[in-house]
Amino acid sequence: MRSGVVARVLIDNPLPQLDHLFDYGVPEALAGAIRVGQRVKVPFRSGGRIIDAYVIELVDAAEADDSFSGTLSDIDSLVSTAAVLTPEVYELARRIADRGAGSAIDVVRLAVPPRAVRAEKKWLAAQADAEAAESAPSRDPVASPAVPSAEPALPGLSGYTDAVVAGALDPDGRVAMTAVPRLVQTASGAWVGHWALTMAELAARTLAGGRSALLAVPDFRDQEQLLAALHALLPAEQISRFDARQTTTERYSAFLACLGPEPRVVVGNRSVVYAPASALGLIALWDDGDPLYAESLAPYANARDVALIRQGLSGSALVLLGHARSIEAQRLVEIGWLHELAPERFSRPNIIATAQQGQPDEHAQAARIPSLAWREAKDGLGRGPVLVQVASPGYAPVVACASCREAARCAHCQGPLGQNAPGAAPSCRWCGAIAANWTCGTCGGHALRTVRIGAGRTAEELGRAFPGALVVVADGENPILSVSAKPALVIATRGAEPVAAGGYAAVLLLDGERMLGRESLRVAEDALRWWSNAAVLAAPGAPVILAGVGGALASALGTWQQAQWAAREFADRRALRFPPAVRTASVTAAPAVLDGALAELRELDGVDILGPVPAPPAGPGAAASDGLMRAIVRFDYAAGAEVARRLRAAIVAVASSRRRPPKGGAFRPAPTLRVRFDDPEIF
DNA sequence: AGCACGCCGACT
DNA sequence: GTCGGCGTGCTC
Repeated sequence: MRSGVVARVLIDNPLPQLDHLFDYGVPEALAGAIRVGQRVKVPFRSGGRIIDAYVIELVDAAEADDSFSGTLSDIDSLVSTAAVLTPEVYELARRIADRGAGSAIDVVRLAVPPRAVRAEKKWLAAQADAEAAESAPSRDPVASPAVPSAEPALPGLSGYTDAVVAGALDPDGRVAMTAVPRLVQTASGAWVGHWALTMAELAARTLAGGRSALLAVPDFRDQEQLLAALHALLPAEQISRFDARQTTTERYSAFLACLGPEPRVVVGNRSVVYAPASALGLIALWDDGDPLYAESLAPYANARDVALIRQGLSGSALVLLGHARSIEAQRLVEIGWLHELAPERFSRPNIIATAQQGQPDEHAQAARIPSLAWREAKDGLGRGPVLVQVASPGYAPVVACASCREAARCAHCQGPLGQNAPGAAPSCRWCGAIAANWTCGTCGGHALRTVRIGAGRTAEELGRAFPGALVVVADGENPILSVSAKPALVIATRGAEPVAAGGYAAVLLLDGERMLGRESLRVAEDALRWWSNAAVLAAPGAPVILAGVGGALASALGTWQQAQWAAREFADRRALRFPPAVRTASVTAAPAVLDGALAELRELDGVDILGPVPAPPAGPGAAASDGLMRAIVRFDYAAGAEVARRLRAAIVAVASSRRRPPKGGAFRPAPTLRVRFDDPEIF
């Protein structure tokens, strides 16, 4: 029995068997300084080894005795006085880890950026100054002028009826919100999607109520639009941003700013849903169906799911805003978790699907660029910029043998060959090797033909057809955020479309069939999202030509009824027991290990197992994973917690009984049981 | 991970 | 007797 305080800490170590709290004594010297959320150093396993940890709880020593009966070690030292892991964020990390059979520390690493010591010292000094100012005798300690005394009148939202907004959104509200499909100009003159104005107004409304807002966007393009809209409404010091291009210091400074007591607006990519913010009042995601919201690091949580869990923890409002409703959001609407919120009234884009025009000219329908599209591009160029959306970046990303039509393959690694520029020798997409003097492995031919046309080749083709027109290519490698109102042909890969001042004079959506040819459950919803987002960039009334695609998907776009389409798609998925009607976990391991793990799941209600089959290779160019098998576990949402708990137990068992590699063996064996929940590309 | 503990075969 | 091989288990 000891006296004093015991600290429960989370060890900064990814081993699954260490993913629980460890107790340490607090030495006298630290007793006054230690706080929940601080980073500390603790001795771990005899011999003076010291590792990092976070203080999660401080409890009276007398109460702590029941959990651990051995002799407690003392905390070694305090890394800094900044309490960087707030209780709310730790609780969120714990739940996300449990839901995905992962470690809390892996989530904490996403939530708390790497430390930058100078930035931290500066922030701590500023905090100390602010505190000193607060307690200075010149100020009346009772009055707090920053907090409004009366219930504030919350500002409305442009484009939405006040009564509907108030009913759906006020504290604890959860909504699937349809964005207004047009562009607006901010006070500073920048053109942004109306969605960005809506997000900014939601944030301003939240701040007016004295609470913080987290605003998530898929990529930096959207972030620029949102920041432009925010800066027109709010002072810069109330806005924090997180993005992938920041330096360690910038990111850590932005993070520390969120820890302060003042409510603020935090804008960022998928990891912003973990940002600490005092008195969280709103979490909003723009275009929640975008695959960039899926985290690529274990436990692979999607930002939408994190937002849902955090909403429950913090009692904030939750908004999923988009033009095309994600199937996941549709499910949440149908189970009553989200309310629908649509704009008051709006004019939808003027969409013309060429496959639905009943053109007698069959040749025109088969062409990649139908005659109507040529005409509208020509007319549009007389008025302003014309957007051409294509599926693939590069010049000719896939080439084939001209004589036997077999796809051209790399002589070294069998990867697919493509052409980067007109007349260039083809090169391998996987290993980069240049295939000079290429010979077809099937027929011995030497000539190549283009199979897939990229943005570069499209630009060349259109540039020839419209001599003198300015041609701009926007893709992942040439990011262009905006173009002027001057006539130009803007060729963009899906998702990379620049915003045109005042909107495009015409929008051509090419390659729809190619987009739909990809083998994935998600192709249709992705295409509808890409088309919808591009269509909104058109000027009011300007034609949006959808080339070569008809059917339900084209009419969903044409009638701007994406939610109805999502409802039908969700009904189909439910009938087939496909996600998101159910959840999935892919489990990969050596056969014996896999069988053991699956045996624990078979008896559960609402669970079925597909496979096992030989595990697919880990990535392009990777050798076939030797001997590993993969199974897909499908389960009802209600069974999720138990499935995750049992898979987690299997992971811990495998990790702690792992055999060492034979002596002298330099190679390290891959993790022997890999689990991934809700992989978006699994079907 | 990384280290101690411990249970078996071969050695001074 | 006891040295050290590595399989097993634990880390507050």
